[in-house]
Amino acid sequence: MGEQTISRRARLRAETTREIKEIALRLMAAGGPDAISLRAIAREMGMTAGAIYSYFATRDDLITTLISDVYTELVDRAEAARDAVPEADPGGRVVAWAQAVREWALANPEGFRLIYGDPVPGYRPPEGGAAREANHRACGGLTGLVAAAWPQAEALHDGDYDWSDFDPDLVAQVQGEFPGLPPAAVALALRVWGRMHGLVALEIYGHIGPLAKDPAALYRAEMCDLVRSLGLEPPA
Amino acid sequence: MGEQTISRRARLRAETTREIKEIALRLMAAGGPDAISLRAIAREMGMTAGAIYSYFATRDDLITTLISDVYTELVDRAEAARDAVPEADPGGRVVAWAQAVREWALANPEGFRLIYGDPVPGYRPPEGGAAREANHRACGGLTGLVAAAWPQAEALHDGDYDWSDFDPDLVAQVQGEFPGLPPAAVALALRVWGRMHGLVALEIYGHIGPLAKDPAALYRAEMCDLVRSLGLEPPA
DNA sequence: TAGATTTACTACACGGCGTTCAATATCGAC
DNA sequence: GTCGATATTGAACGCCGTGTAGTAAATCTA
Repeated sequence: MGEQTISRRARLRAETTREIKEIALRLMAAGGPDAISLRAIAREMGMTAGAIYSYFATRDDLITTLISDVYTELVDRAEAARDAVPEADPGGRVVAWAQAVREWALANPEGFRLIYGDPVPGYRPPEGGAAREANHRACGGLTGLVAAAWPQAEALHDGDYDWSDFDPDLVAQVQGEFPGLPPAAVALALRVWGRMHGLVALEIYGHIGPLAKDPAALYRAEMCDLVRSLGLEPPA
Repeated sequence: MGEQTISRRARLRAETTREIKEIALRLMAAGGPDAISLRAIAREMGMTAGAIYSYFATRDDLITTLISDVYTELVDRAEAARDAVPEADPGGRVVAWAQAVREWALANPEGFRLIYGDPVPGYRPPEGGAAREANHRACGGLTGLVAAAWPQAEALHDGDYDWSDFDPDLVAQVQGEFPGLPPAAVALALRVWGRMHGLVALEIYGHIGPLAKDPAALYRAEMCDLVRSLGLEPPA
């Protein structure tokens, strides 16, 4: 039954799916998250709104896919920035990760809102979150940063944690990637995540912009402080 | 022209306004921020949607008022929690403020989204933010916490800042309330804000919940670390 | 008290939204 | 060339915010 024919249909389908997502992202970038409407997308494609239901069961399905795509892009970016700094400079890798996230967020504020805020009017994410996998990658990446600092950081952070305090999937991932790392390091990684996230979220949602003229300097200072609290040296 | 009659009309009007806001908040708490629709409110009041335009020029006006009210409530709560701890324990006051914010957010997640997220479908805040005043109070409160710690904190945080780096209104407020406090302390206050905000935002939006079983412990640890980074002693 | 004016509200219309569904066009499979 | 799956349409339903015209009542003026 000719592989080509099947793959041809599949290719057309994939192409249309890609176009839907692309237009959705473009509309979002142009007019905010609520500009993502099936009717607007269809209009842009010369189709009817109902036609999209051949590709996504519902609007929320489309949104969930978008979140996953965008989140993956963000994590890719963060990992790349981190890997551009040699492993011998763990503090620099932390800062690189953080800066990459902030710069991506500023360049794609709607994407940031999609991932970390209320994405779109009535959207409710599916069970387990919209982009469970990307979320795990982000958390795993942060755990890696903490793992590299753990020899120095361990003495600075106490508190007793148990593996049962965390999501089993995450635990499996961490124990696979960083054998010997204690659960307290995962707790620290989550805290680091929160610390990286806070100022960026405030900035993206316009709470800091009016008050401080140079949010980048604030963030830089905060990240240097973070690195020091991990027992590392901040980069020059 | 009878004072009473005027005040009577005004009172009825104020009462209706209050009822609109109350129902809006109830709808929001019940069905998420997007459940706030003029039609739903009017339905609940036995009115027509158009009637609400006698009280609020537009839906966004109503939302802005709600944000301001809710934000004021949050700041009230935080200030009260802070003031319940003696001034002799500045670290305890910091933690009390932070805990109050987190607990309020967990109890009123929709309110938190209203303030710190995308409030509602197509809502766009007015120039200068939706609740400029409450925002200033929040920021001022944090600056006060930092001011109390500044003797110890100053040595731990460098970086040169100028008053011109910050919003003039905020500068005036700070200089009035805390004379002698340098601009670097304001920068630190904003960073503290970000640090308090990060984990709560991640938790409210469901990014941490699935990963960590006890977010409260994480937050507590993070806040103790924050207090230490201000050169203070965390509470027992 | 009688008339003029302001105010609160209804009724209806407009366009936009997500979603469903029967009918139809399209096109690979045989 | 015909069959059958797939993609797409077009109309409908019930939401939504927002205007506008008209009405009824409360308030002010004389």
